Amino acid sequence: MITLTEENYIKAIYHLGKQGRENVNTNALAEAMNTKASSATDMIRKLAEKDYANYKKYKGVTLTESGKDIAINIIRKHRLWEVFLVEKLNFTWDEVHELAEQLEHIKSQKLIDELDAFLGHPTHDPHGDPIPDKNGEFTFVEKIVLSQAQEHQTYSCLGVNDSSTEFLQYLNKNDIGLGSTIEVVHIEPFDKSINIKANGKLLTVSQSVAKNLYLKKL
Amino acid sequence: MITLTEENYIKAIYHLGKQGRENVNTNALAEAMNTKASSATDMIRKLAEKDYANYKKYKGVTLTESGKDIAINIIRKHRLWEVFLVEKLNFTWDEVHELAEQLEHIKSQKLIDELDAFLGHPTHDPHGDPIPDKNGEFTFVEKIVLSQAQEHQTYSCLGVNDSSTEFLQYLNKNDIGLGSTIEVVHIEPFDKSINIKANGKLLTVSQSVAKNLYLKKL
DNA sequence: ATATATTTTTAGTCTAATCTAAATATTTAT
DNA sequence: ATAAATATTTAGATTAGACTAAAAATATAT
Repeated sequence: MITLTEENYIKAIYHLGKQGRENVNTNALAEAMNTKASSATDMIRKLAEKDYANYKKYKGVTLTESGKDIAINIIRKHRLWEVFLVEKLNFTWDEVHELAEQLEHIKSQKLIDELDAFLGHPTHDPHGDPIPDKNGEFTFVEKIVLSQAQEHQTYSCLGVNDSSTEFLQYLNKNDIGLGSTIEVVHIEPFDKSINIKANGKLLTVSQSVAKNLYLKKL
Repeated sequence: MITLTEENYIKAIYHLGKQGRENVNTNALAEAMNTKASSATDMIRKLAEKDYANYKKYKGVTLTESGKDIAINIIRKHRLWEVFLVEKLNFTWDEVHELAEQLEHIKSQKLIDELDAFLGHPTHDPHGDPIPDKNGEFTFVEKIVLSQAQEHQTYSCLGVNDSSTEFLQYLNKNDIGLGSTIEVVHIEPFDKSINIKANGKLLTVSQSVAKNLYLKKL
């Protein structure tokens, strides 16, 4: 049986080590976990013993295949819950993260399979991050920010970079949400402001907005 | 901050002591928690210290008002999650309990308020037990079993007593579910078998079925 | 009413996850 | 290449929640 704390360390190693492939330093891990280096060392030892991690003293830690599987499964759960909270329970994009940190530890294969189906097998969460499928495969989507978009091209909104309340409220006001269709009508060479048609409505957005909106080409 | 274990003990005291009003013995509590009497004593001490419980050595334990509030809130969450799992995620009535035991500990007021609204403010869970509202008030509904029903009266299905897979499958096969309308057409005096019209369809059910189906008068 | 049985509490350990402080490796700078 | 700085590990303690075994209180039975 894997404990909640072990799961959280595994997740942190995964994120810090770029999908768990690169070595993660004890100090970096301790900081991510809001704990001390000595505690991180203890946990790394334990994870290595349970064969979730590869560890050589003073050389940092990576995840084993089974460690990665666990991490990916937690990420899948986290992101599916985020979609649920935003799409079904009226949460805003910035409210969901810490709640999903709790929900991701609920243990039930059927729950997560059914939730996935209930949500229509989403491939991305409200921040535009990909949701691994049942087999741990990520859907790769070329993600760009609006400021890198091309004139006359049509895109779909994947998520946001800045998830401040103000920015999300700005998007709401302009009817831009997950999956919104955005057509780049014109890019003003002078100040790089962008004329877009969002869900049919014309709108001019500034660079600072454009830098924080993730899109995929349609 | 209240721990998960504390919450579970409080819930057990609430259930064992008839809404936490009656004294609960250390041994009974230990058995309910699958632990030993000495552990229960330790926890009772702790709960009393935190003012969730009233405790006199050798005299058992009751809940304080704040302890009861906590218990009722956990029960509310548990039962709302059960409704969600059955109504939205295709769980059967007997699959939901242990999963709801995990979900009931998720901490977010907004989550539970929104879930409640999403489900249409249900008053009863899939087992026919009442769901306390936001203020901790239970909807009292006179709950009878089908075997006590009156001829020519119409009822609504509240839940089941026996939640074995076989029984639930029997009900599914006959299109009886939560909220189904059941009219008692005729009670056979010879063997007490009951002729009912369930969701429009005529059906004869035996006493053993009738004893396990909870109804409320319409 | 007293002995016996049962229940509850106490005392002392154990494990997981944390901490501080000290010791040891490794890295960096000269 | 060595000293200083930084990173990591070790050693020993702490806390929550559990355990066993023994002691103490309460309940039961004759």
